[in-house]
Amino acid sequence: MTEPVDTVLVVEDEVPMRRFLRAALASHGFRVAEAGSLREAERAVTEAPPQAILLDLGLPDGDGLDLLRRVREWSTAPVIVVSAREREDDKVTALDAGADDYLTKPFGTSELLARIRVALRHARAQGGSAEPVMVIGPIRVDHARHEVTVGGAAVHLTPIEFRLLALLAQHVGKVLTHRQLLREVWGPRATQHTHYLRVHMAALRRKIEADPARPRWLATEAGVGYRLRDE
Amino acid sequence: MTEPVDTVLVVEDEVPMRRFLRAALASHGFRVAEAGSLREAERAVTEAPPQAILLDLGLPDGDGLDLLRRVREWSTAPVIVVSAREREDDKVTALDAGADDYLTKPFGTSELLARIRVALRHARAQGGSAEPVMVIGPIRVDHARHEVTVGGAAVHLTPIEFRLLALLAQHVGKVLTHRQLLREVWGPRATQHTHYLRVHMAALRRKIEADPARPRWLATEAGVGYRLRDE
DNA sequence: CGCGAACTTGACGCGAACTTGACGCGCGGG
DNA sequence: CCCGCGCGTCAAGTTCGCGTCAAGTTCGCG
Repeated sequence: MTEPVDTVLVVEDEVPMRRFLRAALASHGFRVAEAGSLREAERAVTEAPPQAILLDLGLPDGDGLDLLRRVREWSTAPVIVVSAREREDDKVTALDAGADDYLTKPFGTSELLARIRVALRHARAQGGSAEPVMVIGPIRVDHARHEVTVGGAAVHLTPIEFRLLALLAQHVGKVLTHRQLLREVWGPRATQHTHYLRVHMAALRRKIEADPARPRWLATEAGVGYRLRDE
Repeated sequence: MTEPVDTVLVVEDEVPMRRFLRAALASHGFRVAEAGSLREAERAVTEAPPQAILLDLGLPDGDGLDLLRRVREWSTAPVIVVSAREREDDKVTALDAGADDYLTKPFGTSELLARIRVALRHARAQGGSAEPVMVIGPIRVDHARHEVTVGGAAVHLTPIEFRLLALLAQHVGKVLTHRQLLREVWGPRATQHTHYLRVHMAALRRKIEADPARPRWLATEAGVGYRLRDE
């Protein structure tokens, strides 16, 4: 049971800032991965998922929030946004998009480190580690490509179907309640429309089950929710 | 089965600030509990555990960090520190003491609310406070998977049976009265239908007892309630 | 402006789960 | 000794949740 070294991905285009962050993190025992653009960041995050992400919003090739949202589809790894923008709107947007914290430049090293510790504490308590590609039996969910295959054959899923499957895959074996699924996919105001689930789960079964009437993978727990069998 | 309203405990001694916070929170659908001192806060937190805590550090009767540490010993409820002190040391100390976020006054309403949403999101993702899996003799109750096994074999329980068993398992060895069981499973309006219990307990025994006529685990305390033996 | 994909909404049948009532048993007290 | 009470059992009867289908409705795109 040796303490694993956490790696932090730094997404930042300005070189001096990047060097500063690298030094601060490395000197406190973190492994540091770096990306100077969205493209690089996306590659880094899928190829070697880090334990935490420091994300600068002012990137040359696009909005950092896009990356954030993309990552949030399959990973719960903590993301701390580091930005020069200190308008409240920016903060709210980022936090609601899935960021775990928002730090405005300039900031102190020790505060940054403390907030990283908080983020890692949360991630550890929660446990679930996520891979960009998940395999359950014959079902393969590739988040980077946004693609699902069953037994090697590509399957087209609608946005809602994809999100449902992704959520279930993220918690293989566990039951997700109606409420949880509805909140994640349709938003907090739709937690009683359980009929949505019936319709879309049926559609999902038609696409990923050999015999949709006798589901082998997508199990329903009557009165509770749905579950993706692991086995 | 109604949508639960999250309650936020505001620990703050200055009245105007408290009123401001109360207004901001209440108008966004939160229930608000208030405390003006450490003493009050401690009482509030143990008597009616809130889903999140807003903690001001400058309290008249002691350091807010003491409260934080005390609470952290038994609860993981998110704590957001709200303080006028903006020295980095203060932030680091609070965060390392278990705070989930640190906001310096003055701050905007919308940012505060966004950060509360983040905190609640974390708390929810982390799941209930209960142990995920309980073991009583050969009986295994796995909450996350919503699955019960007896001697290794999976047993299918109906929703009501599952909730009954889960309740009893949560208090192994202790007697749960008819009233308690009925209230938890059927709601407060059904506390006199003790016949429900007889029927469903019988069904439960058929599924988890080797000899349902001579129950080894699910004991009945005549005139009082039921109990799950801890051997 | 029209088309198609995706989503919402409603109706319906089926089976599981729950409720309800009748009955028998053991036990303790009148 | 018999009666009442609480419990377990069983078998109806009824409700409820789920899956299915199909008819709207919305929305983006050509």
